[in-house]
Amino acid sequence: MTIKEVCAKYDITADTLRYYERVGVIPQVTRTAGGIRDYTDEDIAWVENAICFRDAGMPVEMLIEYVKLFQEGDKTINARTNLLKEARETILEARKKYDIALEKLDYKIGRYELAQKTGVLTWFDDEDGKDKKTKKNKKTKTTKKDKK
Amino acid sequence: MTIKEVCAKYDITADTLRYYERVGVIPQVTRTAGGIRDYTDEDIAWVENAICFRDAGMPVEMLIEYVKLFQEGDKTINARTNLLKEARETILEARKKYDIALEKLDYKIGRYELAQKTGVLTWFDDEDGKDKKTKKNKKTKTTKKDKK
DNA sequence: CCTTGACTTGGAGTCAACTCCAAGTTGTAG
DNA sequence: CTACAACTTGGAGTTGACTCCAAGTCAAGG
Repeated sequence: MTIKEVCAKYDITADTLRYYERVGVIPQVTRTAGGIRDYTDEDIAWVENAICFRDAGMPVEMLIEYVKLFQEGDKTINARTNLLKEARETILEARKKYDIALEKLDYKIGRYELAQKTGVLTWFDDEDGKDKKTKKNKKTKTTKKDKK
Repeated sequence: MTIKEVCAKYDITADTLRYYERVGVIPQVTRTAGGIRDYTDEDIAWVENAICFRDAGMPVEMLIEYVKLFQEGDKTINARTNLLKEARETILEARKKYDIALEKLDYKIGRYELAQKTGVLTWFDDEDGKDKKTKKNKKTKTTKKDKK
């Protein structure tokens, strides 16, 4: 498979693929007699993994470390296991952050959709759901009470 | 609240806080008569939000856009709603990538833990779970059969 | 009032991860 | 055999998000 085909398959630039190979995020790719990259299924599996873990925020540095260990053979199985478990924790933590942001976001979007109907944005004043001002409405409660 | 206290509260550097303010990721922070930052609850709420969304991978650029719209008042409620919904999609997509990586990772870790016992790493050869070589063991299956 | 340490600003520097470029091959169509 | 597009390498440049620095201001203790 040519570099161009791999680019198309994973929607990634040739420069990035060459960069990954150069710095060791993936091992050296198989070449034709003329020296042109000709990705085997195995090469492609490495590319796919690299993209997958980069997409999950793993630093290039860690992928390089993994490839390095892999190339040192079976004696690095423990080291690689540790690396993978560490990666797992990192990703789990990051994902938790995403969940928190999503929760905040969903709350906000709810408020905004309401605001689109009323034309005015309001927030609950309990510390944690709270966001911004539009504080002029803070006293609305008191006003209401006065009303009675 | 002083900048130092906000730093401690959110485990972030003063430089980052000042940077966020400078580029508009958060609005201008309240100052003392002498010009020193004195974060109100409201300022802190902005900081908290900024950190939360940055942690979820939202680009600084988008947070700036949101603050800008916010400061333009209620006439930008629609624009802000769209921005938030777009952010939501972005985060959901990113999180999906994290889930995919986690799945791959868990499979790999399982293999590695097995390998730690046997001393040798093996992979299933069905295309999608497949990862690397250590292909020499490909024939192990056959060997086992021979054994019986 | 003076020192000392935390704060201020504007601007320059750093780092990760690409991304682009120049100068030189390779390989295919005519 | 000749074009010419697509590939190669090594190295320089860019981008986003900080991070550091210099020179000056503020505030609390002695």
